[in-house]
Amino acid sequence: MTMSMYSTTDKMKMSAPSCFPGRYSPSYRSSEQMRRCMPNPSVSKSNTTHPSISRLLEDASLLCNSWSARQNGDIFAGINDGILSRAEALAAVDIQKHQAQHVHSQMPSQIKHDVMYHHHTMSGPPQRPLQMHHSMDQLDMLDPTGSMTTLAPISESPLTPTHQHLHGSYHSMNHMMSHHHPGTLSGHTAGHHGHSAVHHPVITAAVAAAGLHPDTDTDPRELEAFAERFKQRRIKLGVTQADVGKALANLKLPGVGALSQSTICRFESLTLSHNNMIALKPILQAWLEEAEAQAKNKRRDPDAPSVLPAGEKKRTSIAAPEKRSLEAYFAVQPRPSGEKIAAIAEKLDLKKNVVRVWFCNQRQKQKRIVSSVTPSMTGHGSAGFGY
DNA sequence: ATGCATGAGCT
DNA sequence: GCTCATGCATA
Repeated sequence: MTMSMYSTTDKMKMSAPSCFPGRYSPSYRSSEQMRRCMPNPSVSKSNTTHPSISRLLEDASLLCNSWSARQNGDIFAGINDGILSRAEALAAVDIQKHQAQHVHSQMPSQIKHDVMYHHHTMSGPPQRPLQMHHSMDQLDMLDPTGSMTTLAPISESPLTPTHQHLHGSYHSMNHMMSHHHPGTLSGHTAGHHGHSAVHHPVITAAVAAAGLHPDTDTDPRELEAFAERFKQRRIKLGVTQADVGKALANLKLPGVGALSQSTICRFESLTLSHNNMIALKPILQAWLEEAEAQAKNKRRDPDAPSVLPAGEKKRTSIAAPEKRSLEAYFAVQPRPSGEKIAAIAEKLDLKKNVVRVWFCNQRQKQKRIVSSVTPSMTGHGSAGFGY
């Protein structure tokens, strides 16, 4: 039963071409999907990483978004080569660690492959400078929203003890590859600046030309900060995560449909993949701005799809005069027929359903009152009916 | 907030 | 078979 209920919904959503502005397709999917669906050609990239070390990188969970070395071969070849060699060295190290950890870290089956960011992550001191390979891989990531961003991650790579700990478990899973631990992202720490692709003059120029803000949009630290801000402002607006998810559909952004509460929650808690975070950020940012704008000018186009929850889950309030009339009717006939209800509704200028519900509630109320007075009557059919 | 599941596109 | 984004259901 339950299954059929949601399976339907699921299927509908799932079957819809997730790449396009389908009503069901929320947004972008994996980086691969993103690439494929990417409406913005300028953002395309490939995930071609040197096959040889690709694997290592994955295992090392060092992958991040990256630009294809091949694709940008001419320009970035040198960079990538350097990164690659470093990556290999790191990967080797990581793999050793992983192997050791694997033994006991073999989680049940699936390890939260979703988890990617951790607050602590960004706070610690950079410990693994080499993680830059991430930056390499980041090459393949694009911003689905077209706001591409990234060339490379920039973060300093602080692996807090806690983080490392987590890292261990992540490493044991293959999912990690796509995860960009903020902390593990490129390590362009004080001493690594030169290695960050983002800082490469050519890249920087390209990014600037594209009007992108890789640093801002891709930096894990920025994402983390945004997620936090987002949450606070959302709460301030009195909007729930579920509300946001639904409201996204009203945003009418091409290719952006509704999202679930789960996803919004994960975004706020940074438990989405780096690519996913980057893909969602602009969308949520757009919602936030629109929502705050609408909240400001209380009533703006009543017709314009509100991005704010129809907060008016309004419970109808019946004015005193009408209420008196209803009570009068109720005294005579607690269970009026549909016709009668319609007549009453018309007379009082209320919606029929409102009147119907009022009578229902009234009977229930009466029942409570009666039972509280005469406990013996409780639970009997007579309750709520004529008396 | 999160475990478990689904389904798409890759490899 | 795998990764990844996402959702449902539930703790």
